[in-house]
Amino acid sequence: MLSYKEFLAAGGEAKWQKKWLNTKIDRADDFGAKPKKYILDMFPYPSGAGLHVGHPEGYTATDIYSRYLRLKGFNVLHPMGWDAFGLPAENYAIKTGTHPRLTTEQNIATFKRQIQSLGFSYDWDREVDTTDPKYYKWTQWIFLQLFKKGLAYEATVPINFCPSCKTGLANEEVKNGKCDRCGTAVERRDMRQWMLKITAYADRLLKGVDQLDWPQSIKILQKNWIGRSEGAEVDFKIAGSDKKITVYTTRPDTLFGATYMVLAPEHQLAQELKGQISNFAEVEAYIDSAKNKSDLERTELNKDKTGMELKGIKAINPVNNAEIPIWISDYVLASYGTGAIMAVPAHDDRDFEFAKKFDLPIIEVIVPERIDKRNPPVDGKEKVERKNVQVVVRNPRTGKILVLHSKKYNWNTFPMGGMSEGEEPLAAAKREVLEETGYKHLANGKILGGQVRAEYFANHKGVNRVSYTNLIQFDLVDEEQAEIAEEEKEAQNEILWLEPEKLTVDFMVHAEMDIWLERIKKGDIAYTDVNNGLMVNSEFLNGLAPAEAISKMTAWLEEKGYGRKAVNYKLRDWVFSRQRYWGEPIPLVHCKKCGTVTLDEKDLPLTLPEVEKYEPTGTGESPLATIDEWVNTTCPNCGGPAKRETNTMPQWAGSSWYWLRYIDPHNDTAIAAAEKMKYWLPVDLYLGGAEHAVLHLLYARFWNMVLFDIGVVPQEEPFAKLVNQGLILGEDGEKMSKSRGNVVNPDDILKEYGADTFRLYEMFMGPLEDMKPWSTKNILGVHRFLNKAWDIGRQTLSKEEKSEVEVILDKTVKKVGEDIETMSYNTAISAMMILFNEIPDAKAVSREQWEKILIILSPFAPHLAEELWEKLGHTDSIFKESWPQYDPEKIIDAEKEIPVQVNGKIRAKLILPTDATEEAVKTAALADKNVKKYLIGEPKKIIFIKGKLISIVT
RNA sequence: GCCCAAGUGGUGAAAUGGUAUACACGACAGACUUAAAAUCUGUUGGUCGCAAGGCCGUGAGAGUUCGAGUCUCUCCUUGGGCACCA
Repeated sequence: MLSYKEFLAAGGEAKWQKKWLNTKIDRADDFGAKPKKYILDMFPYPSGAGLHVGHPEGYTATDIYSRYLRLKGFNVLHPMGWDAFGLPAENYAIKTGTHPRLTTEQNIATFKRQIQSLGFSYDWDREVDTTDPKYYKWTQWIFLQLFKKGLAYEATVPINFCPSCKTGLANEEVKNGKCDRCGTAVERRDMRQWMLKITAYADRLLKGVDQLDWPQSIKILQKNWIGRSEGAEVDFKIAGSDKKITVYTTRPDTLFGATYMVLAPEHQLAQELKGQISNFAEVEAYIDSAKNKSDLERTELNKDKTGMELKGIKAINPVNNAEIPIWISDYVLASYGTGAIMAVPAHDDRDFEFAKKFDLPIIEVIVPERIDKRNPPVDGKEKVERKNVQVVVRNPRTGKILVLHSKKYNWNTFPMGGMSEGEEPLAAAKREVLEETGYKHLANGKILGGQVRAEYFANHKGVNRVSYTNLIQFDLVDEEQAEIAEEEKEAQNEILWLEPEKLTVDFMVHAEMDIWLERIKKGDIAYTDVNNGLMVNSEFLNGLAPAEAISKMTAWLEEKGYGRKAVNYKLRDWVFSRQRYWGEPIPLVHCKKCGTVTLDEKDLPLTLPEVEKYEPTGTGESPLATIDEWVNTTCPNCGGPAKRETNTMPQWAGSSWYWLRYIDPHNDTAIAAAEKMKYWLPVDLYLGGAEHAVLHLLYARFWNMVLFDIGVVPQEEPFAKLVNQGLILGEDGEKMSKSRGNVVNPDDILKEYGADTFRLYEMFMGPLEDMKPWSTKNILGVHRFLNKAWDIGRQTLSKEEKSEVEVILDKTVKKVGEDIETMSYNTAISAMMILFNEIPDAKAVSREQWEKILIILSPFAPHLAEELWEKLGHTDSIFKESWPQYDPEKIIDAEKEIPVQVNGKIRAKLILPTDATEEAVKTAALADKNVKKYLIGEPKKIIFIKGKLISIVT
């Protein structure tokens, strides 16, 4: 028999691949009697670069799982296909004039050859290709259903436009203000678009997430993207007008602190009231400049807020009838909520920044609250309120901060004291510093944030104090000190100058210290915490916690007719049209008489016409618009002249339902037969990269829900379980990229080591979900392992049962099976390596044992296992076998090494029977000479865990 | 700024609260060989010790526990996502 190297060189793997393909051994059996499993890979975009080492990582993982499930007696659907519409083929067409269909065909051929050379057990009879008219007929059909349900609509909206790809983009395709595909900064443009009303499904998409067996991080990503928030709408009247401004807020509790309004530049009120706005020319100029700003300028370069007051008009705060100014600013988004806000600078960071810049009033309506843990208030004692200041004195020359250490009370404080009636906080602070420290010259006085309420028991007075404290900051001008005031001497204060990092919550006695630390670090900031504090300056809300105030205020607004409960989502409707050639044509016509009319379903597919130039026009029209004979058609409704819709669908369309087509890929009367979908759905395992967390996975769920609603699919959620494979990095630990030159081509590895080694290596690298670097050196380890397996397989096996192998073999069968179920392939492989390390040669295993070994190895290294299986004289495939059983009794070792801990440290390891009793282990442990050495006196407590350890505490 | 995940030998990485570093790579030493490759055997966290054995050790610090890589809190670092969403 050949050596492993010779087997590989002779194309032994290809031989089996061909055989598996020809015998259709991996065919999924519709309505099969065995229990079904649907194991799905995210299908690839067949790029010109060919397969990347990242692709086979996921494919190998699902392949092992699928092969295992078949051995376990399941009827497995495991298909593969091509997500082949998309920009690269089209951009290549623009450059070279090659038809994208041609490029796509070639790329698919390459991908298919590469994927098949890895020995994956796909049912190739079910291959799909999104660019095949027989496939996109049904993509177009789904679009028509969306249109008929009112979920597809046309709108001229400001969208993200990529000037390089010359097409509009969905929000999901914009990353940091740049095009996700090409990295060009996107522009905002008003364009006629087809939109899909995914927002109508926001709540269901959100609620459905909880039921899914998906990675927690992906679920959170989807939830955040949908971004549901609860709050209230509030109507503000405009003084001297019948117009009003409706705002959305999540913080109706802070309504008494609303000191101005802000409208988005696109808000129509400015236009409606332009007659009353005295500075309208200026306002209009501001609106124009905001319109021309790209998203990048609006967000990333937002260091400074801009805005313009609408002079001559005022809004009326419904809670207190206060007249407040109305501003316009691009920090308010037209596309969220109502496009207008009430600004509460004391309790919102953005409003605070804006108010500081334009010198608008700030009213605090919530005071943070702290209870002194070291000195908590005592029940039944009198409560005495007082106003305090605490003072941070910084020495700007050393950066140090002044702290008083009281020898009498043994605590550290800032200079502090009560404010007298009518005294300003800054003046009080200066006075306290002088009295307590003698420092005379302070400068740059600043109040850091609002008051903080603290409760504590004042021991020396026998009362509960409730203090309202402001933190004041000063710079020390010079060291000149006056005599310390007589009444302060009693505390025996020592003046310390300390590094700021020394001042911690534990070091200082103040209950407010955590808040002070944040303010010292960040300066004057808004208090935005909704979970702590008491309402003040808010009439009927005073004394409530913010959460209570929210419901009370909302009820009040509803009662008075000034507002109502409201819910908002960050999710926007899906911009569904692209101004490109290589996509599904949208099956609609525009008729002067009938408006927008759908094509008849019998006229689908609407195929892509041939075109001379693939270049987008860049004017909001796709290249299809230039083909008159295609564009000009007749209306299916009235028969009169009509024009075809020239936008195409985004790449996400074809991938939003492809898993349904695998179920019945050649059906030309439905996307798939209903009974077949009922049999196969849902997808039991879906595996792919995390980069699709909010794009494909959200769109796919949306389409599936719509198809569910119209009775086409049997389940609301398509993918029961989702697993993300981690990225494979280059050998240098960086992302693989052509420009870095660290890309590994699977073909090279296959040529040198074979498919089984490649599969095994990728699974042995580490946990499937982790990001991990490629290391060509490490391939040798798994290759040696397979070599060893091969060598044993070449030799003559033992004629008799070998009991010493039996125990470890059964352990391995158990471990490998369990690890496959959790997709912990790295440890499954390691378990098999351990097994082989116990087998010096073929004489150590019987035929029966060797067959077991080959079967558990077969999902990982199918070619090698199949070849060695055949060598045993079998004429049928190893993959028709069953997963081996193991005897749970047998895998328990008779003896175990039991560690002995004395006071938590291991002092001895005893070899004892696994089922030794506590008494026996104790006796043995106490007799050990090293244990004796560390036993001082009688053991106080002994913890015994059978078969695990004994721990002695003295 | 907010949300999520992760920090363990020279490297990829193991470890239901119970013997930290399994398995593999690399390195070192040896066997086979004229030699090299391949293969096989042994050693391989740091440190002290002739040895028995001791001490230290899972990003840092605290806590819970007889016992913490694992649980809790604070912090640091890296990666990913979101980012004026009121």
